[in-house]
Amino acid sequence: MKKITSQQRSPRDAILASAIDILHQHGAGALTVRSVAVAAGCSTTGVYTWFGGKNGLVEAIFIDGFQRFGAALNVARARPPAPRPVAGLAHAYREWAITNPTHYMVMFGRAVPDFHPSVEALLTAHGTFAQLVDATSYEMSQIELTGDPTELAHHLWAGIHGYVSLEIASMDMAVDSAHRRRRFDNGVRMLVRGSMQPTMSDAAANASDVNASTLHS
Amino acid sequence: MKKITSQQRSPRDAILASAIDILHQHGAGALTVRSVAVAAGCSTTGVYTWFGGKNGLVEAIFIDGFQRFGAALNVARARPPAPRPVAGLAHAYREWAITNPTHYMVMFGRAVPDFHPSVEALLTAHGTFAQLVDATSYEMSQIELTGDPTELAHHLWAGIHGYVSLEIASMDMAVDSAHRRRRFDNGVRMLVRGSMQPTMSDAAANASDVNASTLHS
DNA sequence: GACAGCACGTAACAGTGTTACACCGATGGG
DNA sequence: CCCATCGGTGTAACACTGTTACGTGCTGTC
Repeated sequence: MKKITSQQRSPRDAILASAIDILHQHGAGALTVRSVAVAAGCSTTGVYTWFGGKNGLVEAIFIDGFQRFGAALNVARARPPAPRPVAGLAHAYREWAITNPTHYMVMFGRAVPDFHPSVEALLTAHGTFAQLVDATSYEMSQIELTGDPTELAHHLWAGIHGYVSLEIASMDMAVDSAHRRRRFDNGVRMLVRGSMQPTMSDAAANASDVNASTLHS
Repeated sequence: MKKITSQQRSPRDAILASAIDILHQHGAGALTVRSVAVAAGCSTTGVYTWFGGKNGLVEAIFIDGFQRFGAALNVARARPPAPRPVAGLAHAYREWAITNPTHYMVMFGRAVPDFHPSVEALLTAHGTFAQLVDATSYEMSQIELTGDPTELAHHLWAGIHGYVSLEIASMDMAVDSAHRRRRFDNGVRMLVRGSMQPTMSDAAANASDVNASTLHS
């Protein structure tokens, strides 16, 4: 009576694996309690006993996504110990996102209506963001740049996420995939250049000393 | 028997206005054919006679959103004829997005599952993007910067969208709204600085001359 | 061996998008 | 003037969704 799918792990892991599989293959619209149940080889009640409902299941998908995402960024960061790790990290970021677009949109884009991540889930996301902060801090130290690494990492994160998000939503008017990659690489280069300039260290300074009144000049 | 709500316009406009109202007030999860019908004072069939179904209704919301969004950017662009209009345009961009977060997520974030904008809808979005291209092209001419304005505008758009998207999704770890605005203003400044440097005009050059092999150095 | 607790499945509930069908009012041809 | 046509409308039904009440069986404990 053992199920061959999801190789005899715990029922919770089997359900979660089936849910992620459905999300990747058929999108968030097909992520149904019943479809997950039949794919995992159990009844709909199983989703409620192990996750409390669809919301809990989506939250588990959210957390699992950030764990996989963080692991992918980690191997990209550890593989070549580059003195300027941000560009490589950005490349791995985009690679994971466009390989798992539906998962990425569940994590960042509210692809499942009426789902809001809990504090625990947001802490997992924060842990993944910490990797980008570390890489940014290291790259700042390499070029002797002072400032708040967290604020600067957020700037890089926002830029990278913007590129990836528009690309996933098909909102970029790119001609082909090669154009998209060239555009992204060039964008990361401009992003790093604008925020990491030793001669303009105030760029990465704490945001509290920014005079907002000079915006519209 | 006349309905007071949506002041006696055509049934199509009344339904669309009610749908946008529900979207703004209760989110994409509450955007239901039945709820829209009762708010517009008609039956569920009315949505099908005027929009062909929920997909057509969401597409109308999508197009209407880009029209409102483009109008908001247009007034911000025309109000003070600044020599450097990009920063002001970015401010208006964020202002509209955080004022209409659910509408913005329907337009950019796939907030309604199984909805994909048609070619006509994407053309409307492209028309809105053209405003940012115009402002970028003008600002480039002001500082005598050569290059492809479309590619550079896309870079600015991606960065701005990244900030706004993370903020709407509550994925930024900001302490308060003042912190968010200061961070955004500083981010736009870094964004413009990295991409618009007269001494480094290759930043805005056509992406075709970018050597991608130098990424991981 | 009896009991408690837990996971599980069946069946039902309300609510969703969608559609078949009947109605009704206006429009136009005879 | 009468009647057919046709488009907008509402009612009711379909399949499907998330959710839950309830009964069943299995496991561990005294």
